[in-house]
Amino acid sequence: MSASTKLSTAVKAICYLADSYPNPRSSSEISEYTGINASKLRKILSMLVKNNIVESTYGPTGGFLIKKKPTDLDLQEIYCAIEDRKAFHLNVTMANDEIENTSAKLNNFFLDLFAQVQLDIEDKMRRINIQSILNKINS
Amino acid sequence: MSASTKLSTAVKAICYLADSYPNPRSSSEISEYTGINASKLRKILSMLVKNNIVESTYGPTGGFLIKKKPTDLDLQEIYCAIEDRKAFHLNVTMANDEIENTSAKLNNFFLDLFAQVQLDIEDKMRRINIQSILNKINS
DNA sequence: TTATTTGTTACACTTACCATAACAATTAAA
DNA sequence: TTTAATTGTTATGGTAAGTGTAACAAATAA
Repeated sequence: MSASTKLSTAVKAICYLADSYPNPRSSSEISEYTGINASKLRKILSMLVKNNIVESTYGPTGGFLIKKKPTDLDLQEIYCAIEDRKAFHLNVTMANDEIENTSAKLNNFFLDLFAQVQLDIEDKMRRINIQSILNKINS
Repeated sequence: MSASTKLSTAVKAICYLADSYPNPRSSSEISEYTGINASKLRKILSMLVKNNIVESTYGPTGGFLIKKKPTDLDLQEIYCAIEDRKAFHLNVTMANDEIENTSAKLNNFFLDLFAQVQLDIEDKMRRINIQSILNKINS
């Protein structure tokens, strides 16, 4: 599952939980609403639980509940919670030891460039919070 | 092959061709220098040929020759030549027709966001030309 | 005790990726 | 004309990644 797909899946679930607050929603309810497989949703939601963005309760009447206020929750925080790797699939072919030095320097050049792009993306995501998304989709 | 890997591969080959100018280099020579498979190089170089960034000649003494001046060739032009799709793997789960309207709106939100990110990346690449890369790796 | 839910693992299937090989088309040189 | 070398394109086998789903233990309300 790509980082961007995971992010949009997480945000869809979170928006639904924000609208449902304070009623918890089960993974199958969220699945019905979003069209995303319940098992896949649980995988992503469990990461949000570990990062204190969502809380969960077991058993009947259980489910998931949003824990942070929509105004205090931005895309960058969600992205960090669900994604270990730092980049949006920006890879460079690594040189092995026998390659000319110039190729190694070019690899470093691209690693730096892609790292910078990554920082730009993170900065952009940090400026978007869930409340602003809710406002946009409810208008 | 990811877009970022293709781009770095293309730039490595182009930098080598720029240094070799006006002598053409065969795909096996470029392969030896860069450590990238010759067949893969030919695939990428043929796209650069079609976009008038590189020219090629068949037969013995043939090979690839850079066609544009390093100061007139930026990363964005190279990226467009080798990559059809517009995005850096930024995908959103598409809603099918039965999904609630809110989910569709969220999809559009993410498509817009990722398109904006794409524009930012392209803008950044447009500001980097081959000559500046050559300066950097030769210093 | 029972039923329901989360959280995690597993699995079969498909798709993508990767490195390389193979070969026709082309062309310089012998 | 023949030969050898090169590009451009297609094919291939093997590996990794993605996908959707199932299964099940742990937890918990009724």
